[in-house]
Amino acid sequence: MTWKIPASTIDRLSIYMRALDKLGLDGMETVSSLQLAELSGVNSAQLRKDLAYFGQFGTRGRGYEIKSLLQNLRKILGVDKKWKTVLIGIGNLGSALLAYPEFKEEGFEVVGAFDNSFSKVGKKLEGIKIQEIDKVEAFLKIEKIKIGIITTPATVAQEVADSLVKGGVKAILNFAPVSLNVAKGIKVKNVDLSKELESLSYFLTHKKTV
Amino acid sequence: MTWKIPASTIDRLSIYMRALDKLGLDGMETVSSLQLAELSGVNSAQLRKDLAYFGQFGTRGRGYEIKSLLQNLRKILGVDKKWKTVLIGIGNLGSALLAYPEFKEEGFEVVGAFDNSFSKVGKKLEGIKIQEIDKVEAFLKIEKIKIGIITTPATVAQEVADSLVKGGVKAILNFAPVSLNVAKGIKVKNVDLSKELESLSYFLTHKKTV
DNA sequence: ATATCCTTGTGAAAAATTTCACAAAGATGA
DNA sequence: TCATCTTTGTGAAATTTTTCACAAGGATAT
Repeated sequence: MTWKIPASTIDRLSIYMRALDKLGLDGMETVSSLQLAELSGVNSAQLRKDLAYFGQFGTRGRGYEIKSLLQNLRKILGVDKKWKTVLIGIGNLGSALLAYPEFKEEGFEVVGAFDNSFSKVGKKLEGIKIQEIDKVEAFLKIEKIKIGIITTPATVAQEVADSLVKGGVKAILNFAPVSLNVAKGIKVKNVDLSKELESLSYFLTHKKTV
Repeated sequence: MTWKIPASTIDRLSIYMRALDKLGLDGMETVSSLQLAELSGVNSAQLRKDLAYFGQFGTRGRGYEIKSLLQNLRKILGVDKKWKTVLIGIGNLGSALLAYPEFKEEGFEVVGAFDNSFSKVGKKLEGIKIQEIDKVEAFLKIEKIKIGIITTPATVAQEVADSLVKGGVKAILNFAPVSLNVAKGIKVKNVDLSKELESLSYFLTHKKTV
């Protein structure tokens, strides 16, 4: 279990969790790799291979026990514990993420909110007081926070990232449409909403009109 | 130019555009594949190969003319023209996307907003009146809209997707954490915000403590 | 002109990822 | 207990994607 695991595998583990959640709610107890793969939109061999990176979770002739596989996946992804996060940039998107229930459900809690606008600092949102951005570094150190979420304009995203890293953050979820430069050992995940629409636009533009 | 182009290439084209935008603002006129790749966080051979799928855009010994490469990329991605979209599910995230300036800047305009809550229907947001969800199909047909954005809870996302497809939508940006089932020829892009945090959690959990 | 320098565009090699296909493990029923 | 059926886990093959490495094109300076 010491070799390199593809990022795409990790991405798919989350997708399997969503499908398992649903199956659990439907009252099912076990599921085969074929069913689960179908629900997740992947090849069943791939599903089995993805799981095989981490151990053996199934029973031949029967499939996977849904509850236990879910627990295992949660543990693998590290979402069996709580993560405290901070959110920088309380615009429309930032405010929406503060209120995004799925984060809390998955164990991610935003405990600090920061913005550089006078009109916002001091106000409360979702029970969290918005603080000045130059307070973030100290806050991160005191709270020992490892995850930061950036929802600022692109122009300031790099300096915000620098502050987060100085404060001890090891992983950044970046919604600003820039690629951030960070020290080795810091993980950045970019979510570029326009990019997603652009790829749809590409698809629509180049699709042969059947 | 009729072979299959990797989805990852398309994704990177958007990233190159962001970098080129910035370089343009900085007043630069040309850029080498090495510089642009560095800014975009990719290998320069990969950048050249990505572009090579679509033609020859550079000048040997000099590099790429920024403005013209940008225009070319916009054309390739189909964002040289305007796209009308609808947005279904006007919760926190949906409202934020309605107000997301980058969409409009990139040529994507939300022209219809839909929700199934009595308290929201009829209200105006960002100059757009929120309509009942059962009006969406007719609206799509009249306006000839090809792109739909789903920001509903997961439980209703599939039936919303079905309505969109019935209304003639060919591409869906789905923020609900479910994998949607759609007819062949319809493109779905999933954005699962929790998934992104989960992959960061995985990274933090399995990183060897240096 | 000519020589030198820079940088693209691209075959070929390498690496990574996905899919195939089946032996092995266990379930189920007679 | 034995035969049959189901489904996992996994080597091997196939495919896809990335990276290397360099010939060729064009700029620039003398």
